[in-house]
Amino acid sequence: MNDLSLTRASLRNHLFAKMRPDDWSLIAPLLEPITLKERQVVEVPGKPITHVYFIETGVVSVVAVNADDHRIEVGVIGKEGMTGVPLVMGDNKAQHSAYMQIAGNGFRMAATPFVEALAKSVSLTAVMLKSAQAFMIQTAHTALANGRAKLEERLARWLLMAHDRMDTDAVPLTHEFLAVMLGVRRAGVTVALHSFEQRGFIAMRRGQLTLINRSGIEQVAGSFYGMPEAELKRLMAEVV
Amino acid sequence: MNDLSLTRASLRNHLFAKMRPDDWSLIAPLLEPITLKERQVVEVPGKPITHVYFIETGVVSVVAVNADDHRIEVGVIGKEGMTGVPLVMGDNKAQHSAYMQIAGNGFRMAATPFVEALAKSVSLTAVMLKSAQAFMIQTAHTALANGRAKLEERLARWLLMAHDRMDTDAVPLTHEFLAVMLGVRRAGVTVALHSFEQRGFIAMRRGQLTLINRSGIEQVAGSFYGMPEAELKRLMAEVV
DNA sequence: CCCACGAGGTACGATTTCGTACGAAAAAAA
DNA sequence: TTTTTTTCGTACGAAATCGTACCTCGTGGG
Repeated sequence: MNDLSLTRASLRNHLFAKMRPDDWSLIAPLLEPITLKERQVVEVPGKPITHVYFIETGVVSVVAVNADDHRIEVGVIGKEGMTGVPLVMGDNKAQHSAYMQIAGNGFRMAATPFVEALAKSVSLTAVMLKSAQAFMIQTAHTALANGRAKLEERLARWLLMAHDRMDTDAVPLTHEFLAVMLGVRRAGVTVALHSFEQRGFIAMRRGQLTLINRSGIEQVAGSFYGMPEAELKRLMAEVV
Repeated sequence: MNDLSLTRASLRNHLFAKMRPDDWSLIAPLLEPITLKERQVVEVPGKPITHVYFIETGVVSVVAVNADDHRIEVGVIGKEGMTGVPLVMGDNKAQHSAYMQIAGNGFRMAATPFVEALAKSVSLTAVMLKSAQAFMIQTAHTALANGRAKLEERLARWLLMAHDRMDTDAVPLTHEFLAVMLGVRRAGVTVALHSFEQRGFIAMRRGQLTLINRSGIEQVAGSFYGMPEAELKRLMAEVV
């Protein structure tokens, strides 16, 4: 990474943009550009976090797992954020499984220098804490949706959250993976997506679906979508 | 609050115990002892957080609400923690509704001096961050339970989490309130509790239920209970 | 070009939970 | 004590979702 001050403006990760120049120069030399393939694992539950990943493109799924192997997605991360929230909180253990749900690229940084950088800079820490807070809000609303929303609402919510983090309208995912994230049957996802398709909200192809009418999907998601997104915006605006 | 160094040992809040002496002396003079009545509101969603509450006894429900007034509990707080997590993250807006689900008492501290104290002490911040992390873990597992567990499992989980934070086995709550927290029908809670009673796990009276066989309830909750609790223990042990 | 396999479409009964409602019982208020 | 309110017990059909299974179809590899 040479001449980082020049490249920064061309980066897509929102956290980079929110860092003060001196914080950026603290971080930048340690960033390692990385291609993030589909299903690439970035955190293993119970294991130490080795790197934080600043996402430029693509979507990370953060999936909580329990002892009986019940699992469900508790949040997604894209260009607005980074993985490795526990490190910001002073913990180095990965609670959840985290992997690329939609391939992309980004930068990663080893955990140790990252924590050291946090220790050196309050302002950098402030940015990271806001980002972590935004993720917490997202998780809380996932809990709300999981408990109160119907399958269609949850599916719509997920599509919107993914879409927010993508540059294209095409979501390259099988029904099976959507089902895993939502913790529902694959067949249930298929039926719901069909309903979306018939209403003209999406188009489907094998292993891919394309958003055609986003506002239609927003209507389906209703109030289960939007709050965390607005809060993210607010939190990121607060940082100077 | 006079002679706080003497009283500290007699306090029940785990965070107090984990603070370094100098951090404690930073905090202690600003603590205001407070009785926390049933249903007493400590945070209003969307409003600024005015105080953080360190719980000594009793249980706080943290409830996420969306625009359509769908609501569900995303976490509980007792003697292991405090309310006002967003303040630790550099935000002063309450995301969720928070109120006493089970009456008790504790100490509160105004938000401004609390934030100032955090700014003054890295070690104090470290304790608070660990506590916040523990709460995040709890919320993530609530999301998991909401999405994958059955009513009985979730109810059992809730009872165990409440019990962990109480000194007695008697939970002074109506079925109605349990239903609100879990986001299910009151009638569903009644039926489930009956099943628990018939299996000898609890005894019921109007507005109150008593745990008789905790391990029975633990078996019902299965793997939906335990991980966040173990993590809390670990995180708090880490703090020196 | 064909085959094997993964993905999707669909079906069916079983389960879980819902929405609602109504009466009984207990506690609180009068 | 009597009345009122709250809480609980229970029931019913409806809706949502499940678990499972089986078949079809598209696509990439052989």
